[in-house]
Amino acid sequence: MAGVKFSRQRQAIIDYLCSTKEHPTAETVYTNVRINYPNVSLGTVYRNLNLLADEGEILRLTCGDGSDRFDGNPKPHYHFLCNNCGRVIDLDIEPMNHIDVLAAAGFDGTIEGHTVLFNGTCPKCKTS
Amino acid sequence: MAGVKFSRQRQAIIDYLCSTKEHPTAETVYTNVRINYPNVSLGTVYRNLNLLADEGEILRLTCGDGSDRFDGNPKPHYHFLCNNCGRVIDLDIEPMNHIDVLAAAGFDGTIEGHTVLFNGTCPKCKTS
DNA sequence: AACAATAATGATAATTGTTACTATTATTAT
DNA sequence: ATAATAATAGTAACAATTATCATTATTGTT
Repeated sequence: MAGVKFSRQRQAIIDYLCSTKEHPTAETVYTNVRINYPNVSLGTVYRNLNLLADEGEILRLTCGDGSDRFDGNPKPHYHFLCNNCGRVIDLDIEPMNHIDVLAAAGFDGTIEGHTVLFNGTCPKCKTS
Repeated sequence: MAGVKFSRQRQAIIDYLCSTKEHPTAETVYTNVRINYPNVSLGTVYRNLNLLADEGEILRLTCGDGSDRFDGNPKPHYHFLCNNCGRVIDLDIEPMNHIDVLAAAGFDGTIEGHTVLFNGTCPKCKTS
């Protein structure tokens, strides 16, 4: 990583993101990093989340519910958004490369990839 | 539509959305409606876009590129976002209902639907 | 270990996209 | 025409995010 120096704050952000499956927003990352670094700034959180997402170390999820969410697992995978509680959950399914082929049919551009967001009712909301 | 009255401004917004394939942002809708209604307000545009999207008369697209976009065609269909120019293009492919079945495997919640956004290089950016 | 180069920070201001408020105007049913 | 009420324009407020900048931390070099 040319021109990038280590920082305790960035490491704390990575550590927190890797410790949770909750797909937190920048605000939630901030709240949690502040437990160990009480005077970290929200700007630092945003700056590092952007840096890490640009580097491909984390994933940014735009679910259309106000703020972006982040995922410490950078490997492409699929997500589910609960229509009821807004929770975002990882889905354990294989990459659906074949849909890129479907999309490419009759399209003059080049398909490089896709993002999919499934929605419905999550397990917790189903049983309560 | 209970409790909803006609308005020239709302009709102009619908007319503009149905006249374009460009998936405009609220700001772009505003700019274009102002050609015929020079003192329409941006708040009116937002209010009506939200109303129409809630009623299912138009589609709201959240592509993660700053502002939401809108589509005068409310029938569910798929979109492509150009990594280079940011243009959003309709894809003419069939609904991929089968991916909901894939997603449901091993998931304890209920899958009700999905949104997919393909990305890559659009035809115009490819040839220039 | 001190030093120099420069990346990162905290604090805060600024920006952007969007929503809320309110007095006035437009639509619609009677 | 009238009355009821939805919609408007204009503006203020808001939330999420980015920019600015003086200070601090990291890192490679002597």
